[in-house]
Amino acid sequence: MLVRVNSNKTAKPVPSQLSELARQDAFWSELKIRGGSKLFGEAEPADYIYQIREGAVRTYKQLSDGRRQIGAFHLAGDVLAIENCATHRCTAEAIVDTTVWFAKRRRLFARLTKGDIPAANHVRDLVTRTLEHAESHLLVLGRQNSLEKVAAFLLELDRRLEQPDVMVLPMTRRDIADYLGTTLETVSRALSSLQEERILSLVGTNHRGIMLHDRSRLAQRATSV
Amino acid sequence: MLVRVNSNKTAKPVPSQLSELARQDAFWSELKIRGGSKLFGEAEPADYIYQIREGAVRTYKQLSDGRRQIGAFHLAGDVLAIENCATHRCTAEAIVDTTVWFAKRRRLFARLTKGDIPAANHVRDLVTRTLEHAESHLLVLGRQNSLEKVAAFLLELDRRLEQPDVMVLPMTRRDIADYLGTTLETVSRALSSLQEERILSLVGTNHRGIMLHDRSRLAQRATSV
DNA sequence: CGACTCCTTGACAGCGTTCAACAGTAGTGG
DNA sequence: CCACTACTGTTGAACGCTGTCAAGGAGTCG
Repeated sequence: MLVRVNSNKTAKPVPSQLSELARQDAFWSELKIRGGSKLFGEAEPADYIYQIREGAVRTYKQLSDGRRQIGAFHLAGDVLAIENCATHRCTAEAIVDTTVWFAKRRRLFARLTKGDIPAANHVRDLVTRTLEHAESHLLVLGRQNSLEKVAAFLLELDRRLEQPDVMVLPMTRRDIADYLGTTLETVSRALSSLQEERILSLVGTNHRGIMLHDRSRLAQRATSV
Repeated sequence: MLVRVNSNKTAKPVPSQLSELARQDAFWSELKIRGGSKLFGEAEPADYIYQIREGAVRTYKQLSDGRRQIGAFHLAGDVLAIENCATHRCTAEAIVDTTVWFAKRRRLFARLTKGDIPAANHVRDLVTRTLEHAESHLLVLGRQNSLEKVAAFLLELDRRLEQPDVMVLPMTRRDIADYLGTTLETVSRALSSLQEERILSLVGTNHRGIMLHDRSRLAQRATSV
């Protein structure tokens, strides 16, 4: 299922969180994985770092009885597994067919030990941003009701996808639910309710497309009942 | 309320997460704050980093209507605000009377730009550990019920406090509730229920003391209903 | 003593989960 | 082309966990 290629052809421009490193093609190799297949598993040795080129990835932790908490969705340009741990702390799965670049973690950290200050700052910056996201996520999970959760999710994705008219969700309702600490039925009801209020329209097959009509009213829903 | 002193007397040994830096007394100044008073506020400029010497601190985010999510409790030895952001992303308050050391963030980061590799690794390590904690916390908040939450909280604090017999909580039930995304009544009920099961005993004024009788049964409660 | 904070417990309601049925779409194979 | 299956999403109904409201006890402090 995994195809390894050399990335000597230049890919189409993708926003990158590792701009300076990303420019060095020799540093990265390319990998294509099918939707639903694993990129890496929790507690596995973390030998590589990854950068999404196209597609989407979910990272999650799981309890022994199957309950799943998705920590983040990763889209084109995002970097995964940058934090310096010997083993991965969560599982990463492609949500749809996805292209990633990967590089030996050792090669990156060799730079740091050689005193590459810009690279060190960059890495610290990425970890900090990941932390920032997690901390905001804590507030949503611990203190917001289901409608606020779904509204917050939509606003986050709207900001990140930057698609002016219709945003097409790569993930299922269950994924959204596991991201927000609720159930797929509750997510579906919240979306229907927002459609009822004419704040958005669900379009396309499986209602994966979402047209936002009123972002400011959606933002109100995200912080008050 | 704030007292600034030079820390030329050696403090009693405290586990430190910033060992090499902590040894340099000239680097740090000492600060004593009363329980309930703020160390720094959300969105304030982040000019200092802090290290708890004695006492306990809570860091939290708050919604406009007052709902509060505590991201972490910080105990003796813990470092706060190490992540490189221009402004603090949460509020930090002393829970009880607390002694902290603080240092100009600029002085630490000046080292990093000068290529102090061990310091850079150390900082990255601290941020990563903070991230690790937040990610585990996400799972608790999103996917565990109230009994599991309280059990997980007790196990975490038991591990960190390292008091063999009775652990004395510095925080109120409300603090615990705001840490676990629930209410103080629910926390109280969970603790009573665990006492009923003879897994622990509540002791002392305000039942702030907790004697764990059966850590393994408590651990069972933390992951299954 | 009185005011205050913190904790516990009970009663009740409500939000969200659970269970179930159904619709729409895609893929497969006869 | 159609039957069949699998997957996804929506909606309804009932239950239950947890939040809300309230009362009371215990300790602290001025």
